Amino acid sequence: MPVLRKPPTPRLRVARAFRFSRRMHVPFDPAAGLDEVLRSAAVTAGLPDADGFRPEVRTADPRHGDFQANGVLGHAKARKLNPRAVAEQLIAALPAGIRDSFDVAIAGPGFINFTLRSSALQAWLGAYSDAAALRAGAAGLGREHAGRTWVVDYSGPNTAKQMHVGHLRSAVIGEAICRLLQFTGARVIRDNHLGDWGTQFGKLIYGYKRWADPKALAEDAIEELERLYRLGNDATPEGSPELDEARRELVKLQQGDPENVALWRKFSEVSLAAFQQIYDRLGIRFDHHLGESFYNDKVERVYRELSEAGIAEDSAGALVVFHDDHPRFSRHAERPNPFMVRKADGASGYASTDLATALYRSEHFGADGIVIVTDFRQSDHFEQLFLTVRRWFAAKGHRLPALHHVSFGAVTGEDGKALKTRSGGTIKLKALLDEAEERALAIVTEKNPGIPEAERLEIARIVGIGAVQYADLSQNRSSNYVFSWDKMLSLEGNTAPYLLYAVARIHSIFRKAGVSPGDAAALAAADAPVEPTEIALARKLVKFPDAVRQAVDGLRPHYLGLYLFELAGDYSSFNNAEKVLVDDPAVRARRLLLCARTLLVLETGLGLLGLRTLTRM
RNA sequence: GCGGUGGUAGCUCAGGUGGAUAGAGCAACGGUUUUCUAAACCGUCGGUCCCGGGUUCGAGUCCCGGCCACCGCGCCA
Repeated sequence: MPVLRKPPTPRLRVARAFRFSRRMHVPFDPAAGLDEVLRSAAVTAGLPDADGFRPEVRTADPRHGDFQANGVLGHAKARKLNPRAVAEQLIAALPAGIRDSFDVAIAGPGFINFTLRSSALQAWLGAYSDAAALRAGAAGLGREHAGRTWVVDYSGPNTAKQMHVGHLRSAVIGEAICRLLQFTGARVIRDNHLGDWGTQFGKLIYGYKRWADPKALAEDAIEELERLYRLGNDATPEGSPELDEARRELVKLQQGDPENVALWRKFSEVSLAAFQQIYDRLGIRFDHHLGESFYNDKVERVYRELSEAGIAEDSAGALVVFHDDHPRFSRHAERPNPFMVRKADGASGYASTDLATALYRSEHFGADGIVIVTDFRQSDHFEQLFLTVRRWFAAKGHRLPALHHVSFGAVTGEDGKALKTRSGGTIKLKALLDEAEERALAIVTEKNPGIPEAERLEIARIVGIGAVQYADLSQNRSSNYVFSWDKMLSLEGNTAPYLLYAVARIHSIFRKAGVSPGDAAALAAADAPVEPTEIALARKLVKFPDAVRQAVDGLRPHYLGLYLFELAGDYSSFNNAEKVLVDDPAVRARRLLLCARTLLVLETGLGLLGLRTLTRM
């Protein structure tokens, strides 16, 4: 950050800029009161069945206005009234104050359009002037998050293995969801549900005890553990005495044999250290790493309670749950697909630890909501899990949190098939992030060779990692996504570099002006937006709450990404059409204010998606 | 077989509880810089919203039937 020279500023003007916010509360979402106002107007106007009138206020296409009420059409048609006439009556009954904020018009067959007046835009810009104000405004946005506890379960790699490209989406989407929930006022607990227990440890211990190489372990522990697992796996074919030996190692581990437990602990520790290196690059820090092993001693209670409640039953020696009121999970289904709580050999599995995990999160964390971020192939499993949890918790009087499976599609190569290295191997996440930074560095160096190398490296880190994160977050998580270096690192289109570039350009203006973007005094002389691109930009800025609400309600970060892309586009148009640092102090302050708020919203929004931003690129 | 997800411009994708003339980006073509980062901006071209019915003032969106792709479906996680 360059040292900013602060010019002398006339103090008298400070109060003027915030005259709107001082006088009245400016709602964070400008549409907040419209629904209520329209429903009262329906009563005042004596509309037939006014109590049943639903205004259906929503964000409008900017060509029509900022918000529109669609409800008049349906209400009028159902009662054989003329929609336009009804709209006229409604508008006439609106309180006078509404026109201080909005221009109101009837359009088309009976839509009521509300367009924010320039003064109302200015009031919002005055009221939401820093990150704290945005955060305060956002608390309670969306449905029922404020003050509630949400456990978010994401990433969840298997220990003793490297993270690969398949682990990317859960980590990136999960972190964005955490930040969005927090921003809207929730208390978020980040829980990394590690795959740290299971039959693979028998084979790994078998391999470790025979072939472990201390030097390789010191250099790259995970790499070595993967090698030892492969050796162990190859040495223990089905039916061999070696496999029996590996199984004995597993039993010893499960029975608490000190040597094997110590080994297993070591595997977990080195794995976690390696994972954290990835998480650091992605800006992720978990509150807990409660993996499958943690629930080892908690599954007995699950068996007991489910059996007592008559929910689980014996089937071919296994303990299973059917949901007969559900066509697919009923015992009467053509191909019955029970939820396997305990296997016939008595071992616990995925289902039982997940059930124990749900109970722990409810009892220990007091979770009001649980979000589990895994790929779409596990949808059936989680549907069964949630069905089972609901019946179980109801029967036993456990407190039931809201349960969400946040699923996502596969990452594919440009050929539409699973992403692989050129030789057909799995792409390691570390290698992928390295390549992102290398590619970003090459681009920065080409575009801006004048920047010192240390700074170029930092820029490459932010742009490269951000590109990978944003490529994922900019798209609806439900669909598969095509991994393309060229697209994600392009400066054109809905990409991280495009957004980060807009941020960098705004910083550049403030550097040139010798003013800090947070310098309220410097922006005090600003009056309301005038030029078309100024107004368009301001109108987009006040839609930030709408974007956050959409993203958090749907647990779909791409709504926020899309908004930020459009905001950056409106900013670029403004930036291209109007010069900011003009001589006229009023115009200059007006445009600097727009720059400052665009910067604030872009930086806040990108931060919510888990991206870091920069001041120069 | 049952189920999930998807099918929207040449390509990659948005489209809220049904709402106005279905939108972006890329690609293609043309234009904009003595001016705060041209890594930008502006414009043009581009549509059987997979197909067929239905519901209604109004359907890309809801319902029914079908087609295609990927995926899941008892002891892996």
